[in-house]
This record gives sequence, structure tokens and C-alpha cells, in this order.
Amino acid sequence: MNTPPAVPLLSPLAPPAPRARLSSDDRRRQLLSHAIALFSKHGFSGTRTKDIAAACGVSEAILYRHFATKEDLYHAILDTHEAAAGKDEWLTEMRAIADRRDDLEFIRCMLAHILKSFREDTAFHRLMLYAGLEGHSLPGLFHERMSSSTFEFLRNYVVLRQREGAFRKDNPDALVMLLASPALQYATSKYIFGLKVFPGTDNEAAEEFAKLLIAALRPNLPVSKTISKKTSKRKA
Amino acid sequence: MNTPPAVPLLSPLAPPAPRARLSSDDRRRQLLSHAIALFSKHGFSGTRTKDIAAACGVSEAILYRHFATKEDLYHAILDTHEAAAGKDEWLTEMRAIADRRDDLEFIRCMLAHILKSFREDTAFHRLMLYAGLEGHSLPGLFHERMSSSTFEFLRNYVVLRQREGAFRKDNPDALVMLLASPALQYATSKYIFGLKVFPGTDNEAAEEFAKLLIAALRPNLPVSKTISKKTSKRKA
DNA sequence: ATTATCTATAGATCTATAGATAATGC
DNA sequence: ATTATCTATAGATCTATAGATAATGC
Repeated sequence: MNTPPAVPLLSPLAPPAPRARLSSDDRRRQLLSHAIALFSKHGFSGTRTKDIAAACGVSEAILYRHFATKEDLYHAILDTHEAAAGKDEWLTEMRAIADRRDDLEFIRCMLAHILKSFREDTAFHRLMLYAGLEGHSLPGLFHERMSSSTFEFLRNYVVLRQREGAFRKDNPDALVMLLASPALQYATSKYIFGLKVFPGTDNEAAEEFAKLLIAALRPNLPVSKTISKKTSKRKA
Repeated sequence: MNTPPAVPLLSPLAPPAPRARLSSDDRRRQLLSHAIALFSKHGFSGTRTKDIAAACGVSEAILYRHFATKEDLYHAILDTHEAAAGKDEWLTEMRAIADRRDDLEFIRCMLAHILKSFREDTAFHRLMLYAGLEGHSLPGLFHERMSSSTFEFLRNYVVLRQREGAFRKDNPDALVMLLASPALQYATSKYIFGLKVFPGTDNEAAEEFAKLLIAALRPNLPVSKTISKKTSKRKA
């Protein structure tokens, strides 16, 4: 019917692409990478193996050569994406701050780290949310991941500072959750759901929250002035 | 092959059930109700129209008599579940507390309300999370819903108390997010993801967080002792 | 007579596999 | 020779509809 253009822009009926034949490892990595992007956008059941293969420019048969089932691919992702990049440097930095007992900077740095993580690795955090909702909990759930090393690190510092009299002697788990939650909420709203939060950069937000949070953690009874320490009478 | 049991336990080959024939409205409500339960568990693409129909004990054809498409059903849910139950009473209670400027009780009551909402209406909050992730944002997204009336209410109180010198004069949006985020985080971890948070009842958690948050909101330089009402001098 | 309901099925889509083909490395 | 890749397709599943059936209300 249609007369083909005299000067085809690229190539008229040439084989679709010179089909780059990747090594098994490279193709596997590529599949994982595109799978992360798609699963994080649409969830497990909202993502088609066809789309993942297409994103890599290969057929589905290739995908199933690398992963026996769709579930396998999903679990491979959750396993793989284990340690977030740059976590070691962050821990080192945090430890230095902890050593000099710079509480405000400690909190600010932690918040900035959370915000940066959501900003730069949004797909990962979406994936964790989906995994949590869909019940593929397994590895991750930021929160639970955080539990292992990061949460313990934060909790230890809080307990230490409580012993030193710098933080209130409330439930340390409550204090840690208090510290992390504004950043988690801010980051989720802004990066996962794309809502408008209050303006300004992430670092400004971290600074603002840190300033507020440090006040929440300080013991509330400076002996001399402000609130007298022994208020044994307290009415409901 | 098998000889049928001489005394069938219930009824051997009787019509499966006396099929309760509901009115159109009742059936529609029932469909919505079970759809909420299933969509909230598995998300939009993880839920089969067949399962929704089966949960109501009817065929899929019935579902499609009430809703033209699966999408229609989903949107009907998100539209329907508009105003959370008991919100009016809550607002009334909050206004009374606001009138007597009981900041601590104001915060505690707000937190308790959030926790109660997640505890008693977990499916709804799961649904909102799924809707946000899957991009069916439309109505809801707790956060956004909250925006409209509830968020405005909280923000107004914060601004009022800032003017009266009882709260720090920081960005009121940051203050509101700070106030709400621990409860949102706690409730999401506990009720949506089923993680263990620190022990104790929700009300105890609300009290604990409120105690900490109130400290974060107070202006940080009490002139004489406690908070004098007219603090015109305030250094950064 | 009206209408809530069912059975049966079309048509699309999705996961997964079998068998053939072609590019690479020795 | 090895192996990354494709085409084609089986088999299951899923949304949605057409046409028949039976319970309700007047």
C-alpha cells in the first residue's frame, strides 16, 4: 500500500537491531536492573515478564533462562539489593560525629542520609513498600533492614547519651522512632507519592527537623530555672 | 465409582446454597465491602474480579452488572470511603481541647486518633498506600485527604499557638509534619506491615510521643522561668 | 413484569517452555 | 562447540459479555 520512503531515516526493514549479545552475567544484571525499575513502579503482580524482557530488548525466553520463575526474579532482587551503597562511608562519618558528642549534627546527618537515600534510590524504597504491602516481606522493609545495623547503631547512641544525661530517659525505641519518622514521612510524601511538602531543599528540611528534634530529646529539667525538677503533684 | 454415603452430612447434591437474593443496593454495598478487603490485601492488579464475586457468593456477571469495569469498582471504593467515620466527633473533641489551650492533650489526642484510625481501619490505610504506589492517587492518600480538612485544622492551631508565643516560630508545615509523623510511622509499622514496635498500648505510645513532641514545640528560651507569656526578645 | 442471578464463553493476556537459529570463543 | 537468543505456542488465567433462568413484587 504505502510506498516506502525513498530515503529511510534509519533502516527500513533491516533486522530490528544489531542485537547486542551480552554475556550471561551482564544480561542477568541488566534484567535485574530493569526488573527493579518495573517492579518498583507497578508492584509484583502489576509487572509483566514481557515488559521486563522488552525493556532489555530481548525475548521472554531469555528472562526465563536466567530466572526459573517470576517469583525467583523478584526474590533475586530483594536479596541482591542488600547493602545500600555508601552506607559504610556514612557510618564512618556518623561515628566521628558521635565521638565528639555533637548531638545536633548527629541527628541532622542521620536525617540528611535518609532523605538522600529516598531521593537517590527511590525505586528501592518503592520496592520495599510494595514488598511490605504484598507480603513479600522477606529481606527488607527499610524499617526492618534498618533494624539490623543502622537501627542498632542509632539506638546505641541514644542509650549512651541517655546514660550521660544528655537525652531524656524515656524508652530509647520511642526516641529512635521519633528521630527517624519525620524524615521518613517527608521523604515518602515527596519521593514515593510525589506530593508537595513544604518548600526548600532536603538539607534545609533535615536542618529544620534536627533543630526541633534535639529539643525533644533534651532532659526537660534544667535544675535551676525553667521547669522545676520535682513536680510530684500532677493532676489529670 | 464411590457409593454415596448413606447419611449425607448436610445435603448431597442439593443446590449449593439457598442463594440469598439481595437487593441491588445491598449487593452493591456487599461487593464494595469485599472489594475493599481484597484490594487492600493484594492491590489493584493483584486482585481478581473472580475472587471479589466469590467472596460475595455470586458470579462475576453480577459484579459487572454493578460496575462496568474493574477500574470503575476501584474508583467507586476510593470515592465512597470519603469521610472516615467518627471524624466529626473527633473534631469536636479537638476543638474543645484547643479552646482551653491544652497543648499536650491536643497532641496526645491527635496521635491517639491516628493510631486508632490505623488500628480500626487498617484496610483503608493499606488501600491508600496501594493507591499511592500504583498511581491511582485520585482522592485519598491519607496524607492528601488529611490535607483538606484535618491538616488545615492542625495547621491553624499550630499557627495560632505560634502567635500566642506558646510554640516556636518555625515553619508551621514542618511542625505539623513533625507532630504527625511518629504516629504515622508507628501505625504503619505496626498495623500495615505487622512489625513489632516497642511494646505497650497505642494510648501509651501516644502519651509518650506527645510528651516528647511538646518539648520540641516549646520556644527554646524561657526568659525567667517556665514560659512567660510575652517573650518579645527571642534569639536564634 | 421486573430484575437478580447463573452458565457458558469469547477474547485478551500472561507465565513458561520446546525447539530452532545464530553469534561467540576455542 | 558452546551458548545467547529467537519464534512459536501451550496452558492457564483474567476481564467482560451474551443469553438463559428463577426469585421477587405488584
